[in-house]
Amino acid sequence: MPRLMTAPHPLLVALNDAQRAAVSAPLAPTLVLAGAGSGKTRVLTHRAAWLIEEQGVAPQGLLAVTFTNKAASEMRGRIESLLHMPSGALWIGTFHGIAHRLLRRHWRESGLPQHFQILDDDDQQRLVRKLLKEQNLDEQRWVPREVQGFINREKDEGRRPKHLQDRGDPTRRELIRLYDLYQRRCDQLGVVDFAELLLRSYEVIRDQPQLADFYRHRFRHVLVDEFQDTNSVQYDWIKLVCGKSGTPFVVGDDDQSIYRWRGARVENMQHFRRDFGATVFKLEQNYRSTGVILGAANEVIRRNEDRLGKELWTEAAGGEPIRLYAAFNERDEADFVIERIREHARSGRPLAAAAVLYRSNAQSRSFEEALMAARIPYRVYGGLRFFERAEIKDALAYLRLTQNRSDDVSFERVVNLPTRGIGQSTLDRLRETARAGGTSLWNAAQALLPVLPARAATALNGFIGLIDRLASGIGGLELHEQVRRVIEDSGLREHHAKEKDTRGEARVENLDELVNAAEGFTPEVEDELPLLASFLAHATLESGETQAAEGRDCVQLMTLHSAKGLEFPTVFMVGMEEGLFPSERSVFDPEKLPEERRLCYVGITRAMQRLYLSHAESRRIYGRTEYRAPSRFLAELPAALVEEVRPRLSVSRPLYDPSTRHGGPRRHTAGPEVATAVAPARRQAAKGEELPIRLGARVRHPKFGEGVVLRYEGNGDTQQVQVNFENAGQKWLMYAYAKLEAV
DNA sequence: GTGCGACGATTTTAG
DNA sequence: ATCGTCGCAC
Repeated sequence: MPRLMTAPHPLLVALNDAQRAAVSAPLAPTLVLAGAGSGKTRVLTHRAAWLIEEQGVAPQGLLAVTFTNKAASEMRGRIESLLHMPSGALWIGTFHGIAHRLLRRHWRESGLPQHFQILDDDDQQRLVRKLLKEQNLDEQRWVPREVQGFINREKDEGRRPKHLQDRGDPTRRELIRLYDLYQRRCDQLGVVDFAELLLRSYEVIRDQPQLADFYRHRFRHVLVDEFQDTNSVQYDWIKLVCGKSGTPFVVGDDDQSIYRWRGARVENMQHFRRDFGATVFKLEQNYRSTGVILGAANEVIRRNEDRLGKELWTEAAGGEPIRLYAAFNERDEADFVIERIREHARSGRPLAAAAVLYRSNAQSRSFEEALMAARIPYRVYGGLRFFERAEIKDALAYLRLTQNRSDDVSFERVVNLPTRGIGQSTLDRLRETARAGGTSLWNAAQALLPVLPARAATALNGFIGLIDRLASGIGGLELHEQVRRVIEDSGLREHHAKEKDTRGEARVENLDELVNAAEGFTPEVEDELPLLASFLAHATLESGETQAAEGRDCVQLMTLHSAKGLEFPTVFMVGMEEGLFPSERSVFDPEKLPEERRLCYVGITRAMQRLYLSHAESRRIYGRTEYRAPSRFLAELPAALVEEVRPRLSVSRPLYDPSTRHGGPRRHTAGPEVATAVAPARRQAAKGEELPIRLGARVRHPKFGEGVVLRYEGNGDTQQVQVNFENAGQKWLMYAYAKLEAV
């Protein structure tokens, strides 16, 4: 039925012009450049609903891809409430979840065993370690973590060992050999790591024309969230699934690309526009922050080059000034934050409306201590998540073995846990026998039983009997009963219960929680796996919350990275110092700086009403006291929007002057129209830790000439100073011997 | 197998 | 400072 021009479709009513244009864009490749807080998810979900309701697209013709499980379930919920119906037929999921689903369906074509297992990061590293040991490679020279990184990076770029050349580099040659060895081993074990899920599902569609046809026909409408975070394989995967006739609709923000180190290719946004001839829509109206906060964010991000270009604006002009605090040390910084949080709470706001954001996890400590002392409840994000905990993975390994005796990864994990007298030499013989016979450890164990020394044979037989008994004992039970029995009968629960320290108690609680998780588990619709198998895959693919959600209202502590996508009325960005933020490794690397700046932009745009920034003049790091200059990002804020908080007397000196830092001209010359936040005054360090010569001061050295003091490290006789000399470059000097003279 | 001291590293992290 | 790993003694 035709609609009147004046009566917009109900789905479009609550949208602004830009959002409406994007949602109702023609059925063609579309790129939505969505700024922070501009209603990105809204556009994505409304587009999905629009396609179904207005364009008559069948729900099963739609594929919506996200990066996190959280985003996927949020999207599902919102689409369902827009459509007023369950969205079971829609494929909504993470890249990995969808890749997993494809591989389960097409395991034959992918060359996988039907019951392939997924390796998480930790499993993968164990496997790499084992391989290195077998190859008699020194772990100092061949760091497992780095070998793992190499393998994953190549996979993220879609490269198999056969695509790689050593270019005459022996290290590289060895890495390629290890990658090849690793992959052969995975194939032999029937296991798939996270990167492999993506790469293999890409390859199977690419190499099987009938699959490519099928999915291209099925998924005409692919929606992608956080497009700036896609890696090469994910991008190729999208290209493949959409084909020439598909109409992908992707949403992203190049200014919030902060995962290059994880394989993300922000260039994919430009490539998408080019490869698909996509129409571009920009969402620039922000509904989250005050004008002041957006002004600061815009001004900071403006200094990055090669942006797609957009500028956030809001109808909510003005707002509280951004408060900047120069703390004496990290304790003073924490005290400052505590005081402001008290203020925040006194005005009746929930604690959860305040977040402390830092660059690295280690920085949480001083705030945790201060919050603890002040008896303010808090929650720290990050760290191990539920299904990643060792005791949970042990229990899952037992469960896996009951399903599949040939699961060598699980076998190795629990064969001697709790300890049952199966030692290194027995295991070595098992591995050797398995390798020689091209069979699993389980089969090797059976074969070796008669020839092993009596003690080892008894122990091993005990393990074999245990697994068999578990397997036959749990058949027919409900999932959570199966889990309970395995935890109980394997001896895991008792093992942790008799541990001395309190950590044992926590482990027992976690094991009990696993039973609860199993009880509450419902498999995905259209998931054809048996329930237990489905639960095991779920555990790896969706590793759960960091901690059981804290019921109490509490202050949020997290890294800037994990704050992406969130918003808080009050935000503290702490540790704004050169070497911390931007990080040590980015400070002098022009390649890495833009990403740090984007991270700063992400941080600023988390704040809705109030933003506090702080840095410390001295800070204990790795047991040493360090003096670092205020972050360059502070100097990039418009002075008019910043108010310096100065609780005590101060001594005048410029906050930060980039022109003196690198000895060269500033890359971004601040024109007269751009005011820069130069603090009018600053405190000197207090007695006892007085700095010999101020940071940023000019000094002369008898040999190196003139330069600028960058920072100090240590105290007393061993105090060192880093100086950027005009002619000699940067040097670390022992202050006591350096004969520096203030100019 | 467990406990202890030495040693080394220490950005960010979803699935 | 602190945490995890490793080798060695019991």
